[in-house]
Amino acid sequence: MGHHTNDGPITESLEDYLETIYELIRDKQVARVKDIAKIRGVRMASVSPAMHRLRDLGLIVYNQREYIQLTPKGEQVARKVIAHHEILRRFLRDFLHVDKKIAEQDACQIEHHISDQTIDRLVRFFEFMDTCPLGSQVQEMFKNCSEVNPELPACMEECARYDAQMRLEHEQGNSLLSELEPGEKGKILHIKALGALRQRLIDMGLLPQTMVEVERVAPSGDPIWLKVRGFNISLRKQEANGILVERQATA
Amino acid sequence: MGHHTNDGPITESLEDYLETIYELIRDKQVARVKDIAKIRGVRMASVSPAMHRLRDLGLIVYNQREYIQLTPKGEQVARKVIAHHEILRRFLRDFLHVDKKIAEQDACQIEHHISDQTIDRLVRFFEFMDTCPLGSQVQEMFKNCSEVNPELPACMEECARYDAQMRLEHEQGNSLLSELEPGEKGKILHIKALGALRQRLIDMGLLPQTMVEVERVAPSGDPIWLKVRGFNISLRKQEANGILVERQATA
DNA sequence: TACGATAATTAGACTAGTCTAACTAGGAGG
DNA sequence: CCTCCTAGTTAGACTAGTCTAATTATCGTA
Repeated sequence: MGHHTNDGPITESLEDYLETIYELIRDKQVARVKDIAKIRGVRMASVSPAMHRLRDLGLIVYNQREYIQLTPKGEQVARKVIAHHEILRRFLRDFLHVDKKIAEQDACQIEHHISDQTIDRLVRFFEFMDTCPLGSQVQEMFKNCSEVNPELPACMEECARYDAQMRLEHEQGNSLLSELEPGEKGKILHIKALGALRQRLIDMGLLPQTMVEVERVAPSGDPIWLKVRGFNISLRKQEANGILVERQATA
Repeated sequence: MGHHTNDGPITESLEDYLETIYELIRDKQVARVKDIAKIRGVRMASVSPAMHRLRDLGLIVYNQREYIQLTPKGEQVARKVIAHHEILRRFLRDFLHVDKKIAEQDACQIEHHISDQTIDRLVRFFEFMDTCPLGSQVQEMFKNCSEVNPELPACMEECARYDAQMRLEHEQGNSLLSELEPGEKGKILHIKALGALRQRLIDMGLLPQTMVEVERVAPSGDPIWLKVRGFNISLRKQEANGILVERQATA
């Protein structure tokens, strides 16, 4: 009873162990070192010392070679981690339409690094989407845009009321990055490119709302030198064609 | 030239160092060990070996005691990390309305653990919100619900067209968790509680869409025992009052 | 009862990342 | 020219988490 439970920090790894223990007890009544090792993809030799740490933190009841039990405190921590996991997975899978497996992986990583406030906002977001008719409408439209047909400019065909003509107007009033002259600035509105090209552009930091400035264009118009976020990068014309920008006044 | 650049994994910490170097070069032209240490909040003695690792990975050009330069490959990695950071921060801050500082911290953590696919979906999400008029409408309404007045049942007052009456109907057709009888099941629709109580309920895993079953209610109606996700938890009546549920048929 | 299989633990090595403390290189001023 | 200051490095310790290999405990059964 005087066994002062060390209040040190619970690491990411220990949180994962707790989560695994919780799920094992829930699904199979008991949690054993072997099963934990299997689920977490590590050796039993790694689990043993982790259990000692959890025991020292007062999160599990553990006598060597016996079944592992959660203390109330351990149960509480596990439940919290699982709640974070759950809401993240739901957001990624059901709202952003990330593939099931990837959503699971991402949720598993992110759950350890996300603040309570952000979790709360996600919950509010779901509550909003469930309550407000606009919410489900938007969700439906976004789904059609992003998921059903990710390899086509989907909105042209799928999104009913607004989207087709809106996107058209959007394009009409604006330019492709490849059309800007040296010295002109623009704000990125939309990455039209798809697949690997799209990925490349995103990884170069060419995100919607980002400001770009054309520094120089090769005579043939092919390599185009840009300034983005204070750094210079060069694009092939084909790449620049995949980006819709809004021209900015050159001061 | 035969200096085969080791293709080992780039750790989270190394990514952060690269990001810092990128930003220093962008903002101050040069990156020095001292400044990196200061920004990252570590000692210079920790930076030195990290620079050696980055150099061995072919990501920076570094001769001891001289300025640090990014190689093209290093620049590319840094740009990608920064792009992830940027889009996450924007999502957290501008869409979920997480406090600026917390959004920054979360983005900084999550950027290392998020898949390319999820990033792509976030970009699509922003593109959608910017293009579709419904998008900005929803954004506006959600903002009023979650941010402007987080301490009140905001939607009752702020959200114009739909929300007030919708939320009312929502409540009318359904029950509070405290109203369920032992043996009854319900699906959580909404956490009405606010502040610390709300946080507690979320941390217990009582999220929207979660199924709960009332196991037992104390005679006075005060502690209520629930089954959630296969585990038992108990709630004070006050806590159970903060949860709106939809009664489920008891099979 | 003893044996073999299975489960769990321990010992010892390794990596990554941090720290403190001691040392070194290089420049500016007296 | 020497000295001192600053920036940077190195040495050595520590933590957390993993591994392999060897050891120990337990249980069921012949």
